[in-house]
Amino acid sequence: MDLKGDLSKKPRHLIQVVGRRTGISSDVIRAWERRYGAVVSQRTDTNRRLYTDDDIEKLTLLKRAINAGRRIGDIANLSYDDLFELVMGDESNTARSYTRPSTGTVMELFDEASNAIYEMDSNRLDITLSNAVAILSTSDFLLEFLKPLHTHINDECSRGTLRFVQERFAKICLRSCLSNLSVQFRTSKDEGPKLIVGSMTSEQENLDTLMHIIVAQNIGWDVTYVGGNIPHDELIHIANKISARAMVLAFNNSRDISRKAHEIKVIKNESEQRDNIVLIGSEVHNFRQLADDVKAIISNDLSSFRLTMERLYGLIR
Amino acid sequence: MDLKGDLSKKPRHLIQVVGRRTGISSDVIRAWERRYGAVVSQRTDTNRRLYTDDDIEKLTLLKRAINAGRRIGDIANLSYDDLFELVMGDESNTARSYTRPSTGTVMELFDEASNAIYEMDSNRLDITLSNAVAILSTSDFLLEFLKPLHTHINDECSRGTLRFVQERFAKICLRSCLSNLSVQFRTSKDEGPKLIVGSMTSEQENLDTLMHIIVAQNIGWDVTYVGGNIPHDELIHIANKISARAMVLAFNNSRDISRKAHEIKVIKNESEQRDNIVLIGSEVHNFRQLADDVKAIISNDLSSFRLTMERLYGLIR
DNA sequence: AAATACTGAACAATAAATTGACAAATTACC
DNA sequence: GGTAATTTGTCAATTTATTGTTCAGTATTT
Repeated sequence: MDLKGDLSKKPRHLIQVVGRRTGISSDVIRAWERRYGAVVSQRTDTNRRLYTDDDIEKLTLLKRAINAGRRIGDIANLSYDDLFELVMGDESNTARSYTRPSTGTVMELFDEASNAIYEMDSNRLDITLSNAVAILSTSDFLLEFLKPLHTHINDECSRGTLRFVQERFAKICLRSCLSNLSVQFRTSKDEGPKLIVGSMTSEQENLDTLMHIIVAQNIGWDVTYVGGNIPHDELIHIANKISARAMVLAFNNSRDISRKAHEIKVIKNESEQRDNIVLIGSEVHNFRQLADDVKAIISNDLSSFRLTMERLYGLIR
Repeated sequence: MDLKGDLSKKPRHLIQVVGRRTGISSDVIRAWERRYGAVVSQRTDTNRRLYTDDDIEKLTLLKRAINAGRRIGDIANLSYDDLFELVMGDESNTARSYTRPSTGTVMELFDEASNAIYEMDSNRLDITLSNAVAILSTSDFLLEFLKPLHTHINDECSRGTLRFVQERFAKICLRSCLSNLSVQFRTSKDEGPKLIVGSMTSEQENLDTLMHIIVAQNIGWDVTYVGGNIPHDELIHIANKISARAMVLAFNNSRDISRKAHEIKVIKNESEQRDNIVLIGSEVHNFRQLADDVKAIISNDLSSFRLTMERLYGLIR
């Protein structure tokens, strides 16, 4: 099948469509063309700009480069391949934590989302979430937007400002957004080492776990998610069946600590790929000692999880 | 299965019908024909336009493309397949090329999905699901594909052919596919009457409920989904808060029938929009008597649910 | 007879292109 | 360290294209 056939070379996208797909406003696209010749599109007989798929991809790369701290004037006239290398380099270099001047917009998005949740307006919440995804890089979206929003929801709920039904509603919308993101990442990746994500009996599904999945996918892992409440022998079975290179277990419930500890040991012993077990979740501190014993890795938050998974990825490759 | 029978090739719809079915006014349909030759229909002996089912599908695609930011003049004379590819790309917000999988019957897709579940290959399962969405109409996808697949999973699981973890894995993928669909529908709709979907205490979330949501959205309802395990007073609160025109309650658990029956009555009495409560789910037969008493509507399956919701939609509009 | 459909023309609203200007932020320079 | 220059996103004004809608006059259906 020739996916890069005639169609992708054909100029057929209006500037409005390009704006929507890339998250760059049409004014900016035109300004970049005028000032730096970043992407010079074809025109129709009546002078309308028409962009190809390749144009869109270049614009997307430009945006990612800018998110990583580059300046448009410096990179606009690079070739696609050079740009690609640049972006890959920038994004893998996590040490550079660029402080975006537009922190104001993140706050506005946050307020908008928070209001939408209070009003239980699923439309508005969905749109706000997808705007946030478009504007921010994936890891910023998770670390600076979604994670804070999640804790905000939990706080408001325990304080009584949000009702139970509002909390549930919000979490379902967020879950849907996250699984959406996850599918998008999945299809763009070719092949990566397999990773199982799940949690044991008496552990429910959790939004934080989904965020960890996105992070792992972003690095290049091929994630298989099995949800919560999975008996440990089932986890062993799937790990062996798909020859997973690592397993992530989430703990957000403080019940049955000793049973879970025992089961982790069993998993460690009976899995064929026995080197890589990563423990995450709010209750993960209960397993410090155990982690040392069985050489499992503990991750307290998303950033350390990213580092851990990058390291493992490097070791395996 | 031959979903494209002879009937679909026969010109038999008056322009008025086409307008209603597609949501495009007849004036516009004529203008598109005159100016761009978008859909040129047959005529009767007396010069009346007669449209085929395929014509309607093309018009629907055109409308979706316009919703995504296209201009009619640029897309009117594209072939159905090119148009399809375009719309899929637009609606998924990526520059990736889509090709309509013309080969592959429903049965083959079903087998493919079933294998992917057995192998726990999330990639393959996702791709198969999105292919099925692509070649089938929404309601065919649900009725002829997803619903059977769901029961197939349950059967295999209770027979022991599928392990617990495989069932969970499969259901999480299906859930993700459904919520994905749901978001797509949401953003394309402008404004519709509000509908609450949820279920009461001791009722878990369920894939069937998600399918019902898609059906309702497809008709034009603006759905707010709040998940399972919601106390009845919370349901009342949200219904009043967003001025819902109807509420759908799902019952898939046979516990606490009498408590639930009582709570349904309370909801009926205390909600401001008290006319429209629809009960769905596998355990809904327990509420026959009650439904008569409080004038709630019972729907046993997706098709009858579609009819019910279409009728309500008509009444409200 | 009333409702619906057809044709062609005209109108109004929307969106895009062009150009120029402005303000906030960053960088260069003394 | 302070000032000037540069960068860059945004916006406004104007012109041109596009496109949904409406209207008038006529024909068909019920």
